[in-house]
Amino acid sequence: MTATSPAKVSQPRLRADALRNRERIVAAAREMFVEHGAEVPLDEIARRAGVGNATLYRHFADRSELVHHVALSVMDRIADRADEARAQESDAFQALRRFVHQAADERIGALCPLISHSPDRGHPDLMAARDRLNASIEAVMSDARASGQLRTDIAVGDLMVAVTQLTRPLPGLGSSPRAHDSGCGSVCMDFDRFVHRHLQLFLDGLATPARSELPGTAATLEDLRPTT
Amino acid sequence: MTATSPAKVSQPRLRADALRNRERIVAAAREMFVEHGAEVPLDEIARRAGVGNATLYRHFADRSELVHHVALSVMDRIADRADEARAQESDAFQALRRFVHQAADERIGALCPLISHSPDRGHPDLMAARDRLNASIEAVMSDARASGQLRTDIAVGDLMVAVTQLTRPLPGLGSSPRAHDSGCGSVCMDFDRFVHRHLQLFLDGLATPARSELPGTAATLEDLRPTT
Amino acid sequence: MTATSPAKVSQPRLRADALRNRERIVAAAREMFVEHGAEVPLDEIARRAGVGNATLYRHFADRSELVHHVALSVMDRIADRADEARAQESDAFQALRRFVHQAADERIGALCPLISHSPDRGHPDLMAARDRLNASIEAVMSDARASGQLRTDIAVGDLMVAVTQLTRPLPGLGSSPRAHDSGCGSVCMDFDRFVHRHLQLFLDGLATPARSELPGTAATLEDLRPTT
Amino acid sequence: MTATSPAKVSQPRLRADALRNRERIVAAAREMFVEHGAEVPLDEIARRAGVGNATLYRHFADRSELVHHVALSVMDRIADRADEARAQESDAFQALRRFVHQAADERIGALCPLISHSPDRGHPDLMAARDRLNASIEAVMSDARASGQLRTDIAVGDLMVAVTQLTRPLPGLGSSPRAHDSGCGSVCMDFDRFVHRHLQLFLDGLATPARSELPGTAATLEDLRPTT
DNA sequence: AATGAATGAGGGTTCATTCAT
DNA sequence: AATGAATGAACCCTCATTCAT
Repeated sequence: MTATSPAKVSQPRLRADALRNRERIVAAAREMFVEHGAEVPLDEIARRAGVGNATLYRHFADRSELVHHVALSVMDRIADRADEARAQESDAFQALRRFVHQAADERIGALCPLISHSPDRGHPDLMAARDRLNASIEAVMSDARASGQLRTDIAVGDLMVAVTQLTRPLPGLGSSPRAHDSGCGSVCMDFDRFVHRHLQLFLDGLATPARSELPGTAATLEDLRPTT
Repeated sequence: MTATSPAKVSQPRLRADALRNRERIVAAAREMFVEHGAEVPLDEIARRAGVGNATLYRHFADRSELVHHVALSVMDRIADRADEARAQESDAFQALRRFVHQAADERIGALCPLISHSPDRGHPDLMAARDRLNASIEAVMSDARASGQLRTDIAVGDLMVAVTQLTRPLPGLGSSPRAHDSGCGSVCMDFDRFVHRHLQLFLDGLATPARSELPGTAATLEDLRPTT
Repeated sequence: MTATSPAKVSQPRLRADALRNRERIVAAAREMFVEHGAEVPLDEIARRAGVGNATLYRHFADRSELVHHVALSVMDRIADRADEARAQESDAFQALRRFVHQAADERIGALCPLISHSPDRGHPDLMAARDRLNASIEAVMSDARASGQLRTDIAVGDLMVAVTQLTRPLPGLGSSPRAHDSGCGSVCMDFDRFVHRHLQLFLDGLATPARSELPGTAATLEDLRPTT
Repeated sequence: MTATSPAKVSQPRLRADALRNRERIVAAAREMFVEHGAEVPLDEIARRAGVGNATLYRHFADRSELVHHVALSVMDRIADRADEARAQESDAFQALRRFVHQAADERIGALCPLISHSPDRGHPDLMAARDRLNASIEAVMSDARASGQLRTDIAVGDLMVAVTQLTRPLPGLGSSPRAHDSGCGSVCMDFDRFVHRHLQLFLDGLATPARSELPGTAATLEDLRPTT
């Protein structure tokens, strides 16, 4: 079900431990980006991954390359969720609902700064991942549209951007690097509950019959590139 | 209509030119925060305002104090929009729609990092501005609820957080932090049209009859403080 | 008894309030130098004097000029103490003891950084004040030497430098700028008592018969200029 | 004889070059503190040590940490001098004289601003170094007292503070903070000769029989802490 | 391959000094 | 004459990135 292998195939062989390091770095980076924002010092990421900082640089030449790979990883996992939802839910709109809430739990919101920051938009790997993601989500939406439950004036880009925005971490929440304490606990939890409320409301707005006319035009993920 | 005067009165007299500088700094900061995020170098803000960096520090002792005042300014302007919408629209839900779109145009999304970053939450000025904002929005929502067009399971906090998130600038759009050009050009426009689409969809989800049950509980602006 | 007038005569007439400001500034500066060291911000001195910062600059073109005048003031007061001690004590060595302890109470220790920092050593005013001070102290020492109680291998420069050093404020004591509180109280008191102990011991070392041979040669205040 | 090793052992292993850098930084800092006071720009210290500024910060997180280590180093060297003097001089008071003059040559005077500025007074390392220093000096003084040559109304604290004060560098001598030359040339030499004269006089005051009664009470090094 | 260490460029903030009212 | 305001240079410290072991 996971489609991570094709991308990796192009890499030169890695020693087993090197590969493990690489994955620990990406995982650590994803967590740090979600918890502390896209500006976390790379040294902190290396520390969290349990490797020296130079090891991080051996794998990823600079910050944007790391971001690039985290973005790949997140997109892949989200596409997986879309595929799962479509396979496992009988009701088409319910599959859409499930996917959206799960995408939030995959911290899709953290993707936003990643994608935006990346100078490599247009990189083949990213485009491939984006296309796979686009296809997986389009399938879910298509089913829902076909079942007559999803309004027809929106496209994948609309959904992804809105969901990404609604699930972005509020900066300053999450424990700040300096505050070793404390109490973000309940706030974060509350924030998550908040997020799912908002997603639910947004999903309600997607259902038929459409209750308003939308300005602008429906956008696919391709449209999200700068040059459009 | 604007309630800005009382706050200003309490300040010790400022010379005319100093006051003009102060306001130019706040205006420049709001623009820079919106375009480049809450991390923009203060020196850039000073340059944009046309003053030396130390002048900025004379007016605002540190970054958080500047953020604090920008937040006050934005909250006040948004409350003004709410009051206007309520006064000028005959249909209650239409007033809500108008307010939400205008809040987006006031760049309410830029508030998010500002509010979150501020170490002064709980500061009397901020609480006062928040309370005024809360009251103004609550009036709009209350009307809509009374007219039977707004679902009853959401509160001011739900609306504000969702709208804030949906209108947050995508980091890296607009000019990149390093590129001083600022010509965000067509992407921004596109992004703005995107935003209004999403707001429209979200508003559709707020209308009656409710199409789903919401997780969590309705939240007011007060609930958005850490200690709750 | 005070010999301050001659120096001031050369100044152009000052309005009464301007003169009062000038003196308040010098007094504030002396206190701040003693309490917080020679590096205190000039704005703080102006504040303590109850004037605007620019007023300070109208009177003293830059930091070193202020230091210059504080030094004059301190030297004058200390010379006054020497004259008094000589006039009022019958025993010559006792006059020396009295003078040394009173010089400490006049915060002669604060002079050290002042004199050293001043780029104007060699300025006529300073040389005049120094010469007067030298003469007043030499008179006290001369008496003590004549009475056979003071060893003959030391000169004014030895006494002044040693006393200055022994009474210098310990940096970091006194209330630090940030610590608005607090408890330097007893420490400072203790430090003062310390100082008088050390002065006493040093004075004991000055008495006849000499208990050791001194390295180097006796120095007058003139010898303390850089070029010697 | 030196007791520096135990402290070093507790550090995590350092690479040979890193250790060399660390020591060069401490040495450069000691020299700069002595010559230009405790306020010298850290960047200058780094330059003098021949390393980049960030290297200094890698080893010492901030100014006070550097000060802390310089203080440790100086205290240790001075304790060494005390031990040596006691071991090598047959006459007890002569050992005291020798120690005092050598402490001056170790620039003990530079310690004063260091110790005072340190926010870490009470830090275990500093207390340990202080205790060792205290014990070494007490041994010297004890011998002298036992031989009947040292007055009995003074303690270690008296000696250390007085000697520190008498040997403090005159700020502005040596090169001025701005002048990078450093050629303190003849003035310093003169100043050094001065210092040894004063120390000699002070030592004469310490000898028996006591020539005066001292105000205050004898103080140990422990008494020099703020809370006493 | 992996790592600790080194580095320079940049941002935040303070302060001596000058300017405009 | 007196003042509040403005300014730029300097300093402390951080962090992305490169180097040497």
